[in-house]
Amino acid sequence: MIRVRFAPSPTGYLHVGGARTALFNWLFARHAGGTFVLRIEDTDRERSTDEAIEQIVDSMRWLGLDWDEYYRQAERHDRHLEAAESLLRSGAVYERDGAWWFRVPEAGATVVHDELVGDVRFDNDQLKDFVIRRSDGTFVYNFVVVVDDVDMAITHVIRGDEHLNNLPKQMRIYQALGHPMPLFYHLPMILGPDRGKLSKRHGATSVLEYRDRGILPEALVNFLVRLGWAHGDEEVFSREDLVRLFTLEALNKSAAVFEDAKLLWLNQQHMKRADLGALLGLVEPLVVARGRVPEGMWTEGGSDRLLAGLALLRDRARTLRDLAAAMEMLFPVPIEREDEATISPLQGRLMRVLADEIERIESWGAKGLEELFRGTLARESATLKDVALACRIAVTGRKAGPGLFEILSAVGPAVVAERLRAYAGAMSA
RNA sequence: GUCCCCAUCAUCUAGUGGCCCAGGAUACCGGGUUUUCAUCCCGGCGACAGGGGUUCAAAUCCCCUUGGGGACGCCA
Repeated sequence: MIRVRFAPSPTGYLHVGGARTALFNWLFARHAGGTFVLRIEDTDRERSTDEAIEQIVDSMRWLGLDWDEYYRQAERHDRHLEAAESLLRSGAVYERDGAWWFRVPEAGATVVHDELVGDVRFDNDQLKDFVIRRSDGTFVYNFVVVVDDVDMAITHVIRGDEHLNNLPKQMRIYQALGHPMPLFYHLPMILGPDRGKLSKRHGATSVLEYRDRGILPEALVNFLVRLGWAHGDEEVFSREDLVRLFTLEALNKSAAVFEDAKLLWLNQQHMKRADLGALLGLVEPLVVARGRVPEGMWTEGGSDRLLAGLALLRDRARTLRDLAAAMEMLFPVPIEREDEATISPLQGRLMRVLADEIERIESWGAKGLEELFRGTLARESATLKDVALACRIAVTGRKAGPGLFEILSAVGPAVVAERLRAYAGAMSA
């Protein structure tokens, strides 16, 4: 039975590097039908906070990484003490200055095995004796991580590269405790665009910031999994695809640079593939949060019309936030105008005539609208080119967007007529 | 400084000795589709860090150099 764990220390938010580690563990567990454990490593009482735990949990939930078991390391103190005492009795550990020290022989070497890297040799003179229990009675990471992994019957430890140097110490503890070791996979780091440590000066590093920017969790998951994992030439994966295809053998062992360009592209791909109804549910709070569209108006909006508008607008957005901004045009409210146009007297007259015709139209729809426009303009000896851009800007506030008749159809006759008249009046030269 | 890890286009990567004068994706540039924009389609640009070996044959194996990253706590 496969058992893996993600063991963050709650000293800050969950960053994208940690999220990828969690993701690989989760995917491996779900692929193999194993168990995924979330273990909060809060033995550093000074730096651990409840807010951080909450943020980590929120981040994991948002990403859709559900866990089967949950532990707080600080609550396992008795068990750690028990294990440490056994080592004290066996002589593997001794006390000095109130702290408990683990004994490491000065000669020879410790060879550890990583499934990705292979055998790695450390000379013992590098290791030296180390503390497992502080003089205040609390235990140190390198010790509790081993005791917990043993107790929780962890079979595969998938964690960040920075822990590879800890493995020889941990291996000696496993041996002193008399337990076989799990398999280890040390993941290469995620770097910033300057190939240095990924940090805030490169942009967002927190998972929740990506949520707030309007990134879909499945897009972030897709992006993160590709940092160190690939499946042939495929790029876009659903969560189900990943669970089905993920294997540890396909893991890469070199560090990857985190650049958002591809994340934005993946976000668009996932928005294009999303269920329209579900996507509508996701943008609703974002539209309301912008302040122009009151909450009640959303439900009266007519969901078919909104779905039609959403279908047109989503291909033109890279984030949920962009999409929410565009969705405003579908409601009878003053819209944000990104582009303006001056309206000639001829255009103004044509727009008013069109507005009148639109209020009288019998069958509303893109097709009917096109006939109406072409018919009306022909009678006025004008062409679509004369008014298309002006009408687009009047109704949508933008000079670029979906097909004119499609988007007008989604906005609805009353609002279209009103915006046409208002804009023709306001912007007349 | 010592120890450890890593090294294919700007970026993510495919590639596990011959199928590779290296394939895909993003970004960028051009073209097509579109009244516009986006999507979509087509094309272009662009890499095996360097040097030695091993081999009939090396991006793939070995060594060195260089470069990048990480660890050296009574932090995790």
